[in-house]
Amino acid sequence: MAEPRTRIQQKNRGAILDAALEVFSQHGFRGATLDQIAEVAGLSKPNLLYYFPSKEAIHVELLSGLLDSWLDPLRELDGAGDPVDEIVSYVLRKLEMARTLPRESRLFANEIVQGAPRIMEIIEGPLKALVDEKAALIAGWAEAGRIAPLDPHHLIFSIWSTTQHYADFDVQVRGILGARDDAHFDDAAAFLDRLYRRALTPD
Amino acid sequence: MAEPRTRIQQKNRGAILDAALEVFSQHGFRGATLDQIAEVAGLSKPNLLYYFPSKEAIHVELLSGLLDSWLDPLRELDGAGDPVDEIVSYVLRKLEMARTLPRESRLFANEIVQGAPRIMEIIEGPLKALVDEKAALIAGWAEAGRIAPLDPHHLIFSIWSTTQHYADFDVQVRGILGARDDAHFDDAAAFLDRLYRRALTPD
DNA sequence: CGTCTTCCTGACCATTTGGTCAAACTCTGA
DNA sequence: TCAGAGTTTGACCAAATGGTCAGGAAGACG
Repeated sequence: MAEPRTRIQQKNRGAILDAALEVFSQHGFRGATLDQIAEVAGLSKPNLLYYFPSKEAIHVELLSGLLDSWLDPLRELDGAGDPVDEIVSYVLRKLEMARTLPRESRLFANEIVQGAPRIMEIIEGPLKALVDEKAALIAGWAEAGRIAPLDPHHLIFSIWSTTQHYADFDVQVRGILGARDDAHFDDAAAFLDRLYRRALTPD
Repeated sequence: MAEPRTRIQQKNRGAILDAALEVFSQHGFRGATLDQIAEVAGLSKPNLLYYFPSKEAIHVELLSGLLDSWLDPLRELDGAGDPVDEIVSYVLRKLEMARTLPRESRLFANEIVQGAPRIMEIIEGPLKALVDEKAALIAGWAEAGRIAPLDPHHLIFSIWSTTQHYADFDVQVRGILGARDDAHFDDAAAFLDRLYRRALTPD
């Protein structure tokens, strides 16, 4: 049942995954119920379980299916162009994802805060490999004096945290800023642009 | 039952709150069960409910009881001393909390990621007030040219996110770094010190 | 030592929840 | 149109879970 064969399957599997993203990202794995997902998807609970063998299967498919697109911005970081611009534009791409795909961000946040029981292998495998590769690239820039010398792994962590913060801690950010729309994302972009540009530009 | 009256009450209420912190911070409110908390606390489930009227009451008491100490580092940020040093030392205090009190950090992270249903009033009230006050202090420094001009609210958000990341996303950080002990916290401290010092020091 | 309060527990309950299943319905292609 | 595959559902189940309660055990205290 990996790839849908009929139109109905395609439509319903899509609806289920979208509903599950909505519910899992808001309540976490244990906090979400099949009834909630079914209602959001507009299907009956037994019908959910016709398309997916279990609650966990839905969750796993969501996580693994989204991880790739989640890491795309980091993959785009490459050697062309000015290093500072490269990194800053990575920051802004990541912030843009937090704005447009907050549910995905919260899905991963929930999973990782709770110990990442289902994606530990991915973290220690492909994710670590990708990060190590990009960290080496950044380290090269630092050695060449093209950016200020900063620990590349922790630099990447700081980029992840500062950008995803606007998705994962959305209610706190809004509560403190008194924000009603998404305008504060532009302020965040301007802030992060300055912060990283100042920190990274070599003396 | 707000303040314990006997030794037994004090001991058992303490054990319950500690166990609840352990379990809630790891599984979130809905993911935690009274049986788990009872087992960790070394008490029977009915005995839990002798000391607290409900699961939710334990959670609320934990959250409100810990919020104060959680915000202490920010309160310490004041006008004395060099502004850059003040802010950097706030960053390091916050990172130290992430190292020594990761459960508290994850408790709040879980709560906020899931929409902060139980502490929204606190966020929009006392927390917002405190942040606004400190933001004004920072804005004053910027206007006086004593630090680089950076949006103070977003600066505070970035400090929260970069430091709490090491508690909330601990398993990810460890997985990527291959860390077995807490040594990477020292690297993180060195990194954040440089990052904020470079970004904040006026030209 | 006796009694009064505090503390603790086994048994129990109602609800929720993930999941099953047989039967029915609907769509598609010959 | 008709058979067979694909789709949907109501009824049901077992386990888990938050919570209750009557009564017993253990301290505190005169």
